Amino acid sequence: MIKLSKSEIKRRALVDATITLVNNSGFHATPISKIAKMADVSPATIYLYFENKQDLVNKVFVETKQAFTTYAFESYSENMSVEQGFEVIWKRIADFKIKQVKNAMFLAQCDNTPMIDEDSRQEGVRYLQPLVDLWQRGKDEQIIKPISDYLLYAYSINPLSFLIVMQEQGTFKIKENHIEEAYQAAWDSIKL
Amino acid sequence: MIKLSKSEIKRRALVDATITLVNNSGFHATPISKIAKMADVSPATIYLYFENKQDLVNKVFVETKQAFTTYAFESYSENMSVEQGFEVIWKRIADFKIKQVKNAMFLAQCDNTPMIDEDSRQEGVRYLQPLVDLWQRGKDEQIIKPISDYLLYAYSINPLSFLIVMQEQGTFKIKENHIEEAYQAAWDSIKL
Amino acid sequence: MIKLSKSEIKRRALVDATITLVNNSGFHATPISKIAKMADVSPATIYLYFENKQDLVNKVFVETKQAFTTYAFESYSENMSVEQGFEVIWKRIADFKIKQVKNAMFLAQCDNTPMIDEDSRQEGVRYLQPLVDLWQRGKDEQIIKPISDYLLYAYSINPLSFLIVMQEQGTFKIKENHIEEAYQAAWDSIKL
Amino acid sequence: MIKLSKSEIKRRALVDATITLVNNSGFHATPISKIAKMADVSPATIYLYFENKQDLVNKVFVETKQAFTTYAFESYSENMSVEQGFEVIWKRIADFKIKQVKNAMFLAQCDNTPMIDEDSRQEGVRYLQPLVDLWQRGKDEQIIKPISDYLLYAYSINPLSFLIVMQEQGTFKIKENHIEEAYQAAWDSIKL
DNA sequence: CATGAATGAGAGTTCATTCAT
DNA sequence: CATGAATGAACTCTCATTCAT
Repeated sequence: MIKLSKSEIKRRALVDATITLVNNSGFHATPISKIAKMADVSPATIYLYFENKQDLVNKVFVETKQAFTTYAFESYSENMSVEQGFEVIWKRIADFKIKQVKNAMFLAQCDNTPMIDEDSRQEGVRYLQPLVDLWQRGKDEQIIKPISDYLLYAYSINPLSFLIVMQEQGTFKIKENHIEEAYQAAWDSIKL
Repeated sequence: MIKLSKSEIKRRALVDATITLVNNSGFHATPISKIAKMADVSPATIYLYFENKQDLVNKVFVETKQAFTTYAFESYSENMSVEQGFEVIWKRIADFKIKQVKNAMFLAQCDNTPMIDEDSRQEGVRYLQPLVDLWQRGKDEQIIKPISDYLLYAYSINPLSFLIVMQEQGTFKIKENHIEEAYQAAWDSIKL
Repeated sequence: MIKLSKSEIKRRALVDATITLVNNSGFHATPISKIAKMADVSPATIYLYFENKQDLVNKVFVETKQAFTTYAFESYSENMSVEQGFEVIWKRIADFKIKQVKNAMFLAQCDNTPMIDEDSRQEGVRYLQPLVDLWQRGKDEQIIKPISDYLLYAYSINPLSFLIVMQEQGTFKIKENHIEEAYQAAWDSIKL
Repeated sequence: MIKLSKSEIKRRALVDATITLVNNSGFHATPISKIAKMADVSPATIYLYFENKQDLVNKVFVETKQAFTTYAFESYSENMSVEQGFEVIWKRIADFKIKQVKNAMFLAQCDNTPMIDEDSRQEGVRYLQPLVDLWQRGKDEQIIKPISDYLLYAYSINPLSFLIVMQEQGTFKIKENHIEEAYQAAWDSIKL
């Protein structure tokens, strides 16, 4: 167990509060004062850790995206077959979104609103490279449809975000069997 | 050609300005005063047409959603086969999203952020009933996978929103062939 | 008697409050909220009349400088002899500084601190042109020393500001005879 | 060469930083944190040397004023004739203002704004006593006009401050001949 | 002596909303 | 119906000062 410095504890509390509150109300409807209160620090303290509100949310986004992709690719190895590799990655992504709903919700909102700076968004995209590489291999081996990565992503990965958002809105409850069904739909949509 | 009353012209200008500005900056970063300026009325006038800012955006959402679904189901008839019906609806939806990007973007943002009241969101969902009915028929006829409508929507319809958002962010350009490829992916993901 | 619009009354109250408070505490030590309170308006109202705090003080400076120079040159005509012209202008300036102490103090502070934008400062300088022209005439006629206008100003005009500041600090009381003595000193310092 | 204690070095760095920064931006626009950074100490350290920000600037003023007057009267002796004595003092003052512009600018700003406490200001004035004594002698000997010391100061000494401020604002460049011309103007304005 | 971290108080500014006209 | 003018409340952010180390 790593011992966190006091500083690091405060920073994490801030990141956590930001995610929670932005999830509930959106970026612009979340005042710095609320974030401070939830993290149990003075508003002024936030400015010791981040340049300003925009910088705060940018950094929270990039760090969360990094944690997400690290998690996603952890069990994956380039030795795996395309199908096996895709399944391993997909299941880890699903796992992350179900177990770390808060983080997943936050990332979804970042992807769909103009609240993150272009630079940070770009950085977030780069972390997905291994998946893009796998797809290329799949196309070469004629296992995956020869279509744009954006289409592959839209159909095989992004739907998970939609399902999580639905679940958080309370209109849909994701159960065990849904995961398998979703995986099938995902794979069916992109396999040749 | 329907002649619009002066009142109706102003109201439409307000709705239009709201969509444009919320698309560009998000709901909370869009001041009433800007909406008023763009619609060429006084801020005070907005309160003659809408109760307050939240009411304005709720109404804009519901009306846009209604226009969207009306468009989506216009060429569809219940006589059609399941596959044909799905294709007709899907293509109209795609058509709407490409031709009325502004409206589509606005709906996407509403779906993915906490900016719309729950009641209005619910109302928006109801308009999709014909599609849900079609899917039920498809399941009965063992043409469509016997899985939750939310999964069917997540995989066959929602990806279009993602692609439009990507296009608006400037990271992806939707071309003619993408539509057909997207339709194939959509259908592959839900067909039995 | 000119009837002022409500708007103009408020604007003048703001200008007045600004001068009073900046005189007492300096620009940066004078919060917008205090200016608003003294002018009996909401802080937000200030932003209907001025772009921001800097714009407010710039405009107050330029307008006050303009009033000052208008007053200074009112009795002067280019027909006058150099000596007579200088005396007329000098006495009007002295008159302004004594009768409109508040405005004079404000101008003095603006001249000696970096609180006014360069552009506005430049504009203020331009209003003094008639005096500069008079000096040129005086140099041509060998009545006034052939030295830089800055020196002429420093010795014949600026000392008045110093005396006013001293008086306001309570260390010196300007009496009738001082004016005449000061005029003599001023004229002695620049006449050939 | 006097060896300065570590303490004294730090104190001087603080005084120096204060002068530089207040010159550039004014007292209230200069944060303690910036002064600390420029002096290469922690903000907290300032409070070991000075009671608070106001005390800091007061002390800097008094010490600078003292240094100024010490310099001014260094070559002067009471044996000198009035005219010679005045010239000696005047030239030293001019010398100080030109060679130690930073200090001179700081003193000028202190004289013209409400940033220094009344007590400290009074103390600053006292240091000028030798000049006042000289003038008294000059009046007795009927060499200098029998007018208030404030007038004498306003016309013979203060204009130098104005010229330095103009130079620092970049609108005027003081050259060698200007000094002699200025001295003439100064003497002409007060001599009988 | 010296400090980095922390903060309460208050700065300038914006904005949804109201109201006299 | 429509408005321009006005504002209270709330926003982001800064800063003089303190205090545990």
